Formats: sequence, structure tokens, C-alpha cells
Amino acid sequence: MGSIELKKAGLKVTHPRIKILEILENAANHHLSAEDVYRALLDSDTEIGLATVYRVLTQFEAAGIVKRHHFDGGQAIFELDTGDNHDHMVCMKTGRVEEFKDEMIESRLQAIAKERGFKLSHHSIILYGVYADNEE
Amino acid sequence: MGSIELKKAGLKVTHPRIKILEILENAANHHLSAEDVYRALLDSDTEIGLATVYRVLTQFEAAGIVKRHHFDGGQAIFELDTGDNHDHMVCMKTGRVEEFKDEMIESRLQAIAKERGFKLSHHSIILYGVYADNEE
DNA sequence: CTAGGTGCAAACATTTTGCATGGTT
DNA sequence: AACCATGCAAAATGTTTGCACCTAG
Repeated sequence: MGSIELKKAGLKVTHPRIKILEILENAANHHLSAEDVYRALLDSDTEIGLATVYRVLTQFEAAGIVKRHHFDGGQAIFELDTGDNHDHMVCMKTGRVEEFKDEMIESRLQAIAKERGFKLSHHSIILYGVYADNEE
Repeated sequence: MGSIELKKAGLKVTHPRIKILEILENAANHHLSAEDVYRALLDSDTEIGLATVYRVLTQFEAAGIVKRHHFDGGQAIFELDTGDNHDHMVCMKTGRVEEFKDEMIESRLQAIAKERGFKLSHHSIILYGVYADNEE
């Protein structure tokens, strides 16, 4: 149950928060926009305002429960923060998102930052392309 | 003069387009939002509608004259497309943006994409942090 | 009981679009 | 002259906020 995460984050255990956590955990696609979450809630007969979805997602982000990404296309995408700091590949044809993590790249980025006197806080790597099995 | 680029792109050589090209070329900071460009135009006593700025920047992007980036913070950032495919480091304190390019990372990304059957079109790498000389 | 959470509608910020007018080739 | 570009205002999008009401602890 997500109630533990919520308490740990100092957030009251409310119906909307539990439901949204469930959606994020169980969704087939783990990368959802606020609108996606909202629709998933409606699909499970849960009436929660879109404003609340945004508020909850923002609180979850502050609490380190979710991560917010800005892929091309305007709206923010959220996913559970598993702690590993993975990066993303986005299929431009289907919208499918996959994750990857590469130590060689990570350490190279650290080195580049160091060379330049840049205190690295976090980074975003996004690969845009098409999965071979999705081509026509 | 930018008129050559414009003609090559099949765009009529108009006052707004020339001016906007000038701004992009001469700005101290080469990474500008549409609003930044708009204000720079006003500062040089050029009255051009914000809608036109957006339209022109979008056309420039389609023509390969500028690149559009989505750094954290909502609005799109534009820069001249020099052809080299550099990446960015963004100072979270000052907003300063620097560029870098690393062949090791590039080739590693290619390899990762290949491994996964992903036809790479382009990528975005953004480092967020603070420049040491900007810390207090 | 009380602090904090929620819903709704309105406000916001950014970007896009319709349409009548104006400028380039 | 024909076509494309521009300005303005309005619309569209994605997200945030004010406020009255409600609920978890």
C-alpha cells in the first residue's frame, strides 16, 4: 500500500492521493501526463478534479515520489521515482517510452561538468527516434 | 546578411524575418525565448507582433535555421542551428546556458539505440546545476 | 476540533489561429 | 497582380490559484 509512502512524506492519506498512487503503480504505461492520470481515474469510476491531480502530482514530486519530465510535446510526463536515475527513449511514432541507464555516459557527464566548474545537480537525456518494429 | 538563408529556405525576405535573424545572431545570450526575441525587437525600436515572432521562429525551425529546446521552465528556447549538434548545461541559479559536445557520449548513445532496435533521429542532453563561480 | 485537502471555476502563461490588411516578388 | 506575410484579437493548451466546503488525524 502506498499509505506508508504518503505518511513518510508528511502527506495526509486521502482518497485522491491513494488512487493516484495506484494509477502510477499499475498503469501499463508508466509514463503518464496529468491528463492521462485524470482519465485513468475516470475509467476506474473515481471522480477527482484535474486540479487535484496536478496538485497531488506536484506534491509527490516535491516528496520525491514521482519525477516530472518534459518530453517534446508540451505537456509534462510523470512517473514513479524508483531512485535509479534512468534516462529515456521516446518513439516518435507511437509515443512509447523506454528507459535506459548507462554508467559510461553518467561518468562522462560528471567529468564534463567537473572540467567546466559546473556543480551537477541532475540531468535529462532523451533519445527521439522510432522503434524498428514500428516502422512501416 | 541573412537574406540569403531566407531565400534558400524559400521564405520571402521580409522585415520581421531579417530583424529576428539579426537578433538571434547578435544577442549576447544565444539562447532566447520567443518573449526574449520580442523584447529585443522592441528594444531596437522594431514593432513586430509576438504572434509573428512565434510564426517566424517556427518557420525557421522547419527550415533548419533555428533549433527549439525545452529546458525546465515552461517556455521554449530558440538558438541558431549551427549544424554541430551540441548539448546544453543550464545554470539553475542564473539561467546561463553553455554548450558542449562529446563524441564518446554520442557514440555510446548510438550504440544503445542500436542494441534496442531504435532508429535514432535526434537527442537532447541537458545538464542542470550551478556554476562554481555563481555560488554564494 | 483543526490543519490541511478538495472541487469548481476563474486566472495564468505560453503558443496557435482566423481574418482582414499590407508587403514581396 | 498573386501570393504570402503580418497584426491584432480571439482561441486553444497546459497548469495554477482563490475560495468555500469537507475530511483525516
